[in-house]
Amino acid sequence: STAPRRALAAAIGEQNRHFTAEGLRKQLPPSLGRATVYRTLKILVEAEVLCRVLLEDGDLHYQLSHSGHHHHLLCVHCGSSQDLMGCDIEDVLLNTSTRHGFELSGHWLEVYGRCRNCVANEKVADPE
Amino acid sequence: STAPRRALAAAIGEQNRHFTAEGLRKQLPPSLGRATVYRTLKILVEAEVLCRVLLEDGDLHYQLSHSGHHHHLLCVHCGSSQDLMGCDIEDVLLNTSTRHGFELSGHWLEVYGRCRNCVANEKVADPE
DNA sequence: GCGATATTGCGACCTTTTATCAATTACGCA
DNA sequence: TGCGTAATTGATAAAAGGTCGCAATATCGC
Repeated sequence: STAPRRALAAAIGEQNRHFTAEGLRKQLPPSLGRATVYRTLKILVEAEVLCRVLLEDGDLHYQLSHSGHHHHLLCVHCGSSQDLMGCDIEDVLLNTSTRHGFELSGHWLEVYGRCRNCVANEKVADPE
Repeated sequence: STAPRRALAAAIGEQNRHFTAEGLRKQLPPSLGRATVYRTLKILVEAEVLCRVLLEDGDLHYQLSHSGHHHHLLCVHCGSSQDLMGCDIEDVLLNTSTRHGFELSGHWLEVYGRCRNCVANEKVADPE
């Protein structure tokens, strides 16, 4: 509804890549309590405003999210990410699960690599 | 090479489902130092004897692993898991990534649901 | 304004994990 | 068999990440 949440919302809006709870907190006035940051993040995840992103090393980050189920293409070089809506992975999973007598209820997928920009820049910098 | 590692190896062999570092430690004599458990787990993951498993709530567990890339069908009911080798998810991911100009380097996938046994038992217990 | 209600900030605390470091152990080799 | 080197261990401390309880505070309807 209110004041520190506006600060949080503004700070989140300024992020141009996925971020951690602690990282976000460091960009805010220290008067904003730690618990508030965590509480608000949790609320925003439940409201599907943010989603949680798992990095390759197991680190948990957050980012603004499309609502609904989707996955991320995470660039391991620049840290950017693209949302991946309506891909055909669900179908494959469903088939595979069924073949194993497994009743699918959910999944977690993160995809790592290099985004178009980073691939292009690398080709320029290192033309080998 | 040696003594507390044998104890650890034995304890890991006795697990019939995925486990956490702390859970494992509780099953070992307290004389076995905490650091040793974590160090050994890390070594075993790097050696691909164990792999890390991400639960739906974000909890990190371990389990004995086939070496090489694979995924898990995790039963959210009984906690069992099946390894999924040689599925066709990789192809789908590669196609999708390429379409986005994304150079795929890796991914993390966990699949949640109910295993064959739990589905069967549930049908018996609750025939609705 | 007023009061009920929700939210905040603080601090303590918990869990999980890592770092440090001296003491211990394993192992190859004479 | 005994020794020395090198790796491994256990204890402790402490970092990192997150939660909890609670008194103080702010919000919002009226």
